[in-house]
Amino acid sequence: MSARIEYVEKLRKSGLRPTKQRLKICELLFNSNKTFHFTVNDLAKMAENKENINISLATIYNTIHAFQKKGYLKEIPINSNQSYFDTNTSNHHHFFDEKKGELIDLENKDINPIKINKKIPGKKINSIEVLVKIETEN
Amino acid sequence: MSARIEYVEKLRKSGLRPTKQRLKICELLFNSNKTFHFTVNDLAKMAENKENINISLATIYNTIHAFQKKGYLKEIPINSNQSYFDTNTSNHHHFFDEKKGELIDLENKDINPIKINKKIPGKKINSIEVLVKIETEN
DNA sequence: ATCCCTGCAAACTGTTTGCAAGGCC
DNA sequence: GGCCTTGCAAACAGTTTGCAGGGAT
Repeated sequence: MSARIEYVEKLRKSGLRPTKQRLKICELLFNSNKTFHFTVNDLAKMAENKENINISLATIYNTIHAFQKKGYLKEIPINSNQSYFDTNTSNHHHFFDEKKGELIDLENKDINPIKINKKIPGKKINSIEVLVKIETEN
Repeated sequence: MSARIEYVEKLRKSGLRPTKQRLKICELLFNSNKTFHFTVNDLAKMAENKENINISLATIYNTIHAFQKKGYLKEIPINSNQSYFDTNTSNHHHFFDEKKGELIDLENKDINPIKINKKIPGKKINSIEVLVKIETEN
């Protein structure tokens, strides 16, 4: 539960002007101590439902990408038709239920360390992403 | 290097009529003993370059999806703006160079077995996909 | 006052769909 | 001939972009 003033700080520090829309998005994303996953569409709907202001899609994309660049959000690598984002920016993986489009965190402690025994000449590893696809048991 | 007649067989067995277009696509995909990765666009261009016939995009999508359903192709889970497919249908993972859109196989033998120590109640695991993002070393 | 930001709509990209004409069995 | 397949174009969804007006500093 951060106060509005913290968000103003956060934005300022990042070179982003604290506009109504951005503060609103901060509240929606960071006002809980629980992290969560969302699509741009989800976020747009969340914004609509909260009385106050309407935020255009363009602004949402703009803001999300700015936050991502600043490291406040991580995009989750799923090949779905839409992009998923995660307010949990720590190093972790995911379960994904394709049928329901539902994501669940897979903490690092719940998976054994991954060792890649192959080096691609001239390339360095940026990240290792594990996606565990699941479905409802019969 | 399979002969045309093998493809006819393969298609027939799968309940797919061996049309000119599908045979062409078979040749493009399976005529080498090396497996490879491609996007639908790649495949369309490959088809164009080979004199003979033109294959419409709709037909390519149609055929690719049919082949995927039959297990002749696997879609590679990357969150790119386009879908990648793999003629290597065995169990393996991938390196991905985002900047170049380039995929490289990561054989099972080159990665230690992955153990997930978390069970999601009521869900079963369908697949575990590892994507290793790489970039050119400076 | 300056420059950044927003909102709208139009543009774009990859993919899917509807339907008439054509090809395989 | 019957039915599946193709090809075209239009439809679609998510995302991006251009630009004029509005807002933060």
